Amino acid sequence: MYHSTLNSQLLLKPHSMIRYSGQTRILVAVDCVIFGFDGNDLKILLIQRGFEPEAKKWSLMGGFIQPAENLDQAANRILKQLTGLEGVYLEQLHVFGEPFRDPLERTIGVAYFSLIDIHKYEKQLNDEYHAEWFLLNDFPKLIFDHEEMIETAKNHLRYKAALHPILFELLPEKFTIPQLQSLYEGIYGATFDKRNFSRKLLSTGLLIRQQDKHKENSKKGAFYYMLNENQYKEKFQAFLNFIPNPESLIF
Amino acid sequence: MYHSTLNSQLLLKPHSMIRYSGQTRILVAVDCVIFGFDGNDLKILLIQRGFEPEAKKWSLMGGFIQPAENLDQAANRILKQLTGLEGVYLEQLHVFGEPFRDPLERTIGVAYFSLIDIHKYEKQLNDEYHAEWFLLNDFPKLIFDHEEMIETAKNHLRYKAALHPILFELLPEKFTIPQLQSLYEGIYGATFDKRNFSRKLLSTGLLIRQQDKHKENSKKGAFYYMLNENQYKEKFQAFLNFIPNPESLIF
DNA sequence: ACAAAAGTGTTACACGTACACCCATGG
DNA sequence: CCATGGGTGTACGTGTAACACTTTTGT
Repeated sequence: MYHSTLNSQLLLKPHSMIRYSGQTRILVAVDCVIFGFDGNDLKILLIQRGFEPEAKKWSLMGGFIQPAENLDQAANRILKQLTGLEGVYLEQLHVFGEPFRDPLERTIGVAYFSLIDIHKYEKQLNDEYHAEWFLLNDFPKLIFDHEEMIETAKNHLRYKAALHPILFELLPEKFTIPQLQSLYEGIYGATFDKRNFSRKLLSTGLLIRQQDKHKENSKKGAFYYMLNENQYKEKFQAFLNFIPNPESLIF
Repeated sequence: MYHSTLNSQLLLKPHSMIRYSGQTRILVAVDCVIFGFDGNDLKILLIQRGFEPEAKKWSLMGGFIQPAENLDQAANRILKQLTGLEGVYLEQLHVFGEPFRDPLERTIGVAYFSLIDIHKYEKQLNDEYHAEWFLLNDFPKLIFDHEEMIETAKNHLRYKAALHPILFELLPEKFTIPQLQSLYEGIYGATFDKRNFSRKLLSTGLLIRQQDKHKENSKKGAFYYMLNENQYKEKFQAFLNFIPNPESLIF
């Protein structure tokens, strides 16, 4: 129902079937940029097409939206098909609409942004899927504009993680402060003072120290922490400063 | 070129016309949420359809994307058709994709977010357009999910203006600090201390004081300022705190 | 002369940052 | 007993917030 100067007119069809006439209808795809963290490095999940054409080319996990679903539902469906995971952090990122981004046929690409706990991800054994984690700084050439989508997602991650406690979505339920710090350091390509880092994090009231320790990385062992879920929900949208000198960050 | 489990297959047509088969193609519309500031209140620009059906119903400015244009181009074209303005601040906001958001036919709605200097806007006299500024807090019922788009845009404006110097896009080339402050106060529904406010703004180095004064609002008159364009471009993406107590803001 | 808005300075406090040493333990 | 990573405290500087009076000038 748009304006006639915008080339939209209504066409009355038989059996009261009304549609917009004179407009082009195009495909709408959802593509998911899925981040994971293995304790040392940030990674993204890519799939390899197992059949012709474009076989062996890597791409983001994507699919076309179905008639009865909305965009979030499509993204969740696609994520579940690839990873088997449900209820993970998923957020609409940006829409890509260059006319020839898909050379076969015009397709609008709605990019989604997802953070998952890499340890929860169990590779779905499926002849059709060839999904693999790649280092965020070293992944193969991708189809279409998927590399641009990843670039946008990377910037979004850096932007949002500076203000909001989203990085916990990448960590297991129990994690240590050194793990958390190395995640932040990886994302910003910087090193932070550990005394200031842990004081800042603990002052948010988001973390609850556990009794037990993680002892893989040191002899002394590092205390596990878990999220305080109430605080987490409450402060998820608030502005918090998680990194030093945020003013100097340019995105 | 998506995965076969996602119901995508390639169909080879005659004369080497390849398309994805088994997928539904849908309309893609762009809808612009256009903000303006008249010196006292935040406003949005709405149009009234001038013809049946849905005549007299108010809506955001929107239109379908054309075969040869990308999304940004479509939004700019639509904005120009309505306001005659070019080169204004325009940013993709969010995509709305509920299956029945347009009851006539499935349509994806890409919402754009625009800030314009209300004084530059000259109503295009056009029998087909009925565009009008409405108070952001008091506008008529809109078609489809356009009210939700405005709500999203309002939140985005509050979010972004707290960190980045975007509100200058709403002001004329020459403006005063009291005008700027009343704009911030309107957006956050709060009152700020004028001494702290002007010190904070001036410390960014974004403002250049002019010789002349604006004398409509007071006998003493308020100095005009203009943007330091170099600083503006440089600091546009940086994190700056424009409002007191941002941590307490929940979006 | 007075009303009405513009402009400005100081102080207290909170927060951010820089910095160095001890702890616990497995080998 | 020592090497390794984990954990903590303090002093200083910067930035933020609270606060009140003077200036200008049209009427």
